[in-house]
Amino acid sequence: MVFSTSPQQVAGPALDQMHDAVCDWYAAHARPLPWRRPTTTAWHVMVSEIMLQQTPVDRVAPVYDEWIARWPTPGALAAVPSGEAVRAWGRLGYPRRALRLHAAAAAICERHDGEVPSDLEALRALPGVGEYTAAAVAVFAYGQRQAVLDTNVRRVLGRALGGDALPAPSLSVAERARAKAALPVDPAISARWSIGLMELGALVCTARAPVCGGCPVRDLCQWHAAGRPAYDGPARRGQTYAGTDRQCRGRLLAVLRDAEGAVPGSALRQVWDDATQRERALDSLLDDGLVVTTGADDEYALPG
DNA sequence: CAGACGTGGTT
DNA sequence: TAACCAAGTCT
Repeated sequence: MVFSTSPQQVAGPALDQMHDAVCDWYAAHARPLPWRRPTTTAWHVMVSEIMLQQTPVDRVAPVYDEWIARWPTPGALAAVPSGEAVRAWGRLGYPRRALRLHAAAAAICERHDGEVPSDLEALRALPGVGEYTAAAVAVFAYGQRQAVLDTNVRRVLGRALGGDALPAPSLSVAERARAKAALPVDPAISARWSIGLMELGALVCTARAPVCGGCPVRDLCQWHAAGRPAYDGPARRGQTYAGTDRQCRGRLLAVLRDAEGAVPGSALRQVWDDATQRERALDSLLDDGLVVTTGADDEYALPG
């Protein structure tokens, strides 16, 4: 064969034990999250996954409930102005996600007759849907056998299979291969394994203070066996926020979000002193389509 | 590939 | 308190 990249072999018997342990643990410990109800549709899964990108579960839950009640289908969301989506996004952060979700809803209506596609490639082609989210929808909504590599799963597999304290900054081809090789053969069990790994990473195998005492695969974990060595990879990028353009954009958009309709430029000038930075941030919001000018002099609004 | 992109809680 | 962390994507 041409590409004989042999992913580091994961021991068969131990792997089977790991599958059972994770699936059993999930059955006993899964949280009753809003997007895990029996009535959840593929669209609901997609909404939850976009909202959960870089955003904690506790903050997403209430907004998710509001969204699916208001826009239960892609068609319902596509029927309203994108500004409504941005407003309903509230303070979840990264508001471009609201815009992309709105655009994805429109694309689903146009290209897929209003049904969220189950095909990985079709999912990836939707705005705001990257490698992780496409796999998450394929697995959580459609029960497919795919590796779902979010930060939780990367950390759990990195520890259990690789003996590493934390995953590298970026996803490597070796990591993908390892995750794929570790997938249970049966699709239904594989889906259970994927969501179980994610839940395990969220509740037990956490970044800062992992609770190995409550871990179902502790005795099979390479990192634990090695004495939980500290992270030794490249420095993790820190993210400052105070005084940045991001904070400025957040302030400006909050004014628009909290207003009934359009607001005068003077209202925006009030929330940020540095005029140069404020203008730059406003321009970028206009470029992104998060804010529009109304046509009236010095007046702004969320996109109608 | 590095950097931009929100927001708030925890250590 | 500054830094880190939270179900990433896009350019």
